[in-house]
Amino acid sequence: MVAPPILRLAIPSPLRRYFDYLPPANTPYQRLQPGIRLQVPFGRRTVIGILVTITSQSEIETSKLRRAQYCLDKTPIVPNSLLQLLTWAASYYHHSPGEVFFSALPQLLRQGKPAVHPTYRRWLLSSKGCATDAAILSRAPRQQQLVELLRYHPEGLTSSQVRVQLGSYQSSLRSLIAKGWVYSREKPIYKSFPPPKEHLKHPLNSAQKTAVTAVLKAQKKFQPFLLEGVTGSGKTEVYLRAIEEIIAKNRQALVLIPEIGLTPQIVERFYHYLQTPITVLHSALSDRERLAAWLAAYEGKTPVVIGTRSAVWAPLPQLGIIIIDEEHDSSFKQQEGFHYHARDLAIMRAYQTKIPIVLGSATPSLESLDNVKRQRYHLLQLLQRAGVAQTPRIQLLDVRSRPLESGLSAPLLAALRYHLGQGNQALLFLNRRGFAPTLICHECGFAVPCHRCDAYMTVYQYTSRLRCHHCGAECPPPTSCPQCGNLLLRPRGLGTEQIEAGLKRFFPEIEIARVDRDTTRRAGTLNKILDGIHNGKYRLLVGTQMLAKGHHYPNITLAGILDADQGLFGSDFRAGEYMSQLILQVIGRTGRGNKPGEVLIQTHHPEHPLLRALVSHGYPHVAEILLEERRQIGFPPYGYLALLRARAVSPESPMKFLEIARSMATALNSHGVTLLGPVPAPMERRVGRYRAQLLLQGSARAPLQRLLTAWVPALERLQAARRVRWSLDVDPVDLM
DNA sequence: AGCACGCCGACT
DNA sequence: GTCGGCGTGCTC
Repeated sequence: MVAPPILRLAIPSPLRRYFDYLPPANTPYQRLQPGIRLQVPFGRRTVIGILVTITSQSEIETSKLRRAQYCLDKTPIVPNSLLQLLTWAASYYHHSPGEVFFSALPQLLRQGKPAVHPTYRRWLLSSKGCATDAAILSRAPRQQQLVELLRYHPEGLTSSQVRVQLGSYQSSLRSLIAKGWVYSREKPIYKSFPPPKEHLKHPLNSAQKTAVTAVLKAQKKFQPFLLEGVTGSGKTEVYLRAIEEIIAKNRQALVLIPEIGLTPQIVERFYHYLQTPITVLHSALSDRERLAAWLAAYEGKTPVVIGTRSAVWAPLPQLGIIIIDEEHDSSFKQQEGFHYHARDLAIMRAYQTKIPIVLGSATPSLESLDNVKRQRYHLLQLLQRAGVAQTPRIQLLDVRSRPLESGLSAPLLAALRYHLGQGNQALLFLNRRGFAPTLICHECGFAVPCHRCDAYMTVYQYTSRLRCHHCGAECPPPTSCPQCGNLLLRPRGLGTEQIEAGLKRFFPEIEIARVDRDTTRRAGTLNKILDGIHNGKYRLLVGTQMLAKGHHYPNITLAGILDADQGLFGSDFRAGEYMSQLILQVIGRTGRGNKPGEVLIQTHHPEHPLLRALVSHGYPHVAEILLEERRQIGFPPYGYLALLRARAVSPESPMKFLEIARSMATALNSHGVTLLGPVPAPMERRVGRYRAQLLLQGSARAPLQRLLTAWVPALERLQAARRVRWSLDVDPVDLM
């Protein structure tokens, strides 16, 4: 008798292991292909698992294995190549395979819904309905209205469209269906694309040509490229040419873009250039749209997928090239739950698939620069700005002992007057939302704290509320100081709201756009504001990093950085890197077209080496300084980190748990790994939880991974682990 | 996580 | 007497 195969499944549970099952009864074995879903008993419940491998033996006694109930899919819903990536991700990040697999799937597939194109129902007037005179419905006015409405829409309307027009309509609709006047059609949900426009291919300059040629030469093998080029140097043109060639060979392209950069303009540009429908994947899709996009990608209905972080999981059986735009952007790192880095995963995916991958940036991450030095990545540089655009003039403004009005020094204000007077646009950057970061007592200096976090409440003047940026708590400002009873409490410090208010006073005749998370909370408002910037409605722009990222503004000739010092002495090891990248991005927003740009940077530390390097030598020099700092402390890219975080309501539990975790790691002979901590987190209390962390620093990936492989399962079994919520972050981007 | 079991306190 | 608090154990 032949032993039955054993099915190894990823099960949606936080447990860091796979679960083995016997095949379902009455199922031919050839249906058991990796990548299908099965319904299985799990403990006292029934869950859906994904078949990962089929083996012949299990660590569990065969007699103890339970039988899967049935297959949900006839064919795999996860292609082999993706299965391989997911398996690798679970082991590299030491995360539960179930959560890894299920976080990659569209919600509807997680729930066990069939993997078929979601449709929506449209109501249409039948020929009988068209032929009949609606006047005979005079005694049924609702039905009459409905008939008239549908007559105007020969292509049909959805239930929600009818509801918007007529409100309650269900009973009238039923009557009309009974009469045979109205019928319904199921239509697949697809984004319909307008006919593509004729596009002009700009001739490539020599650097672009070299880049495209190099990428295309590597078509059949794993080869990462770092495409370094300032804003406006034509990186996108390089992506498009490369993709065009690849998809012409019936292969697929995956394009990853930072969260904020995925605008309709980008999608349109790809669409009109490539003359082919594009699948778009981002967080704002509905569950059904996401399923439709997943299936479209899987079936190769569209050869190009553009998306944010989670699009790295798109099922692409014919993947031929991956592009990561703005590869240094930290939004590629998932910061909650399953901590993965989409850029790093994309590189692994390209490696597994044996295809080229292009990382594009004007300010590459230090990791990527180091990979170029070690000759793992091939560097492609686009040094000139396209067209006649000139590099902007950059100047540091020493604001020590200079009076600031609404955060603006006199020279910056004068520059604003000049540039606005010329009819141009100006941008002011401040990485702090709200009106002011604190409300303090004029008498005793007391600042209003958040009750759940070790942080102060931010002042919002328009709504006259206080809000905590860490937990979202909101309250009205106290009428008197809780400490001394004094009645005078004043906002202290600057936020974008206050800058906007100040600018309104200085430039009452000019429309101002404020772009931060507060003004763009509702879906679509960001695009609306961006349109207003494009068509020149707004000429003064104030905002946080949102404003700096990825958008193209034609007419900005002045950029002001209101406080460059924030990132200079930042609490985190990447603060300097992020600040430099951000400032350079702001600089990249100016001086497009044929107008020269000007950038003014306000600082209390004009002699700071990082700022000096930024102004006089540009990013490569800044990167050298930062890399040297990292080398000295053995941090990435010269060391590899993993961070164990713990949090709990009780102040002691996190530290206790981490102390035990540390001694366990020590006992495991952590050769090549240094343990740092545990220490309380930089903001110890957040949303009412106390937080602590233990940092592991490896001289290389291998010893760190070896330790984690032995250590993490032991942590899972630990008693003390139950009193805390803990998570492991491999390659953390910050230590907050 | 999600679910059940078990053992102690304040309710009708 | 029992409803329910959350500590503990278990999931192929």
